[in-house]
Amino acid sequence: MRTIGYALLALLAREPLSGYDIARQLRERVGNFWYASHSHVYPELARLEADGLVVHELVEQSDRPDKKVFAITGPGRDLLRQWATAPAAEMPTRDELVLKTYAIWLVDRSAALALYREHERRHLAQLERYERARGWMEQEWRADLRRPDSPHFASYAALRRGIGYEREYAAWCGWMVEQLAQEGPAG
Amino acid sequence: MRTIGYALLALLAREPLSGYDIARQLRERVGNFWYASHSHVYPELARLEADGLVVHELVEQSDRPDKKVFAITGPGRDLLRQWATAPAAEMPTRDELVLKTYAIWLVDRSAALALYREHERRHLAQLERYERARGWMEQEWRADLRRPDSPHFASYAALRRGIGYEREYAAWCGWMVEQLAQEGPAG
DNA sequence: TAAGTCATGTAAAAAGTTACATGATTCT
DNA sequence: AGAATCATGTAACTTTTTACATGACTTA
Repeated sequence: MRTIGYALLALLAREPLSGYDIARQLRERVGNFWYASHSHVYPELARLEADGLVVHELVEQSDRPDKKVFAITGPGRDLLRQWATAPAAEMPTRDELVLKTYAIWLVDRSAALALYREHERRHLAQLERYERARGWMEQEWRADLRRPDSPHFASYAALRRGIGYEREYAAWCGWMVEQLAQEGPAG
Repeated sequence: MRTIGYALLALLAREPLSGYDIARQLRERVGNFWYASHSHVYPELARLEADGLVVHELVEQSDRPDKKVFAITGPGRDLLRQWATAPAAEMPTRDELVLKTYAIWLVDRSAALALYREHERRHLAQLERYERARGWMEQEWRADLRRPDSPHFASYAALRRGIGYEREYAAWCGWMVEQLAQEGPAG
């Protein structure tokens, strides 16, 4: 099984969904750190069903196209549990901005400054979105956030990773700006 | 041009290298945030040479196989400068551990605890390696680290991103451990 | 003598992204 | 009237990773 399969199972463990709904959630990043396009979803759902990890039910609709609603099975849930507790393989990150940084000594300061200011802005904007979501969760899900057996806790935990990631990234960009803005020997 | 091409240019802008040397550096992560295997390097070098961005010189060796030493050209350097200051495309991160986190409410606490303790350990270990490198750089390259036109500054800056990344990741794992270790309602 | 490094490539397989394909309904 | 959403798929293309291929020399 590839990771995409577990991503679908993780979604379906919360509630039954159509392929379209799954694709939409995956497009908008599940837990802020996973995504896939719909062309990946439909074939994978078929595979999962062939393996008995999910089942579908045809739901007829009058105002919209009919849809297949998928639900996770007992074996699917078991497999998901097993996968979720196995340490993840190290996945070496690729970050283009850091690669650019490796060559930043070649360019003039003003151009470099603009680059890091732009990226700092991006990460601060994303951080703000996350912080808003966090505020909402802390109000709405108050009690659940102390319960590791609640899906709300899981969503909150993933969000906290996103917040930490963006905050640290923005801080690093800020440090770069500081370094580049300083009066220094040539450059 | 794909990013791999710029990665090669970024390396060659510092010093001439053979394909083998480039592959070795790329295997061990350039600036900690980029990598590639040697099967990617040789064809890309050929493409870069065809575009006039690099040139090679055959260096005959008696004790070892002969090698082609590549050097960046003027146009190569210009293109690299241009790329280095253009904002990077947003590259959505994929992180398997965060995806697992999204499903963590399904598993029992002890298994979850073990998972985050293991990942915390990994990131702390990487952080320690980075911190050692940092200490070394701050001693050896002292003066250069204030000069944005120095390649040493660029390496140091990339390393600082690595340090921030690992520190934040480890802290998040630590937070997860705290949450899961707490006496709470069921689980 | 077996494993590891230096050295350069090609080819096959897997994974991921983008485009193609269709069609009804609802919102602007 | 045109764009967007709901809905499900397939096909082509690009990218990335593994494996194949060869061969000399050095270290354990």
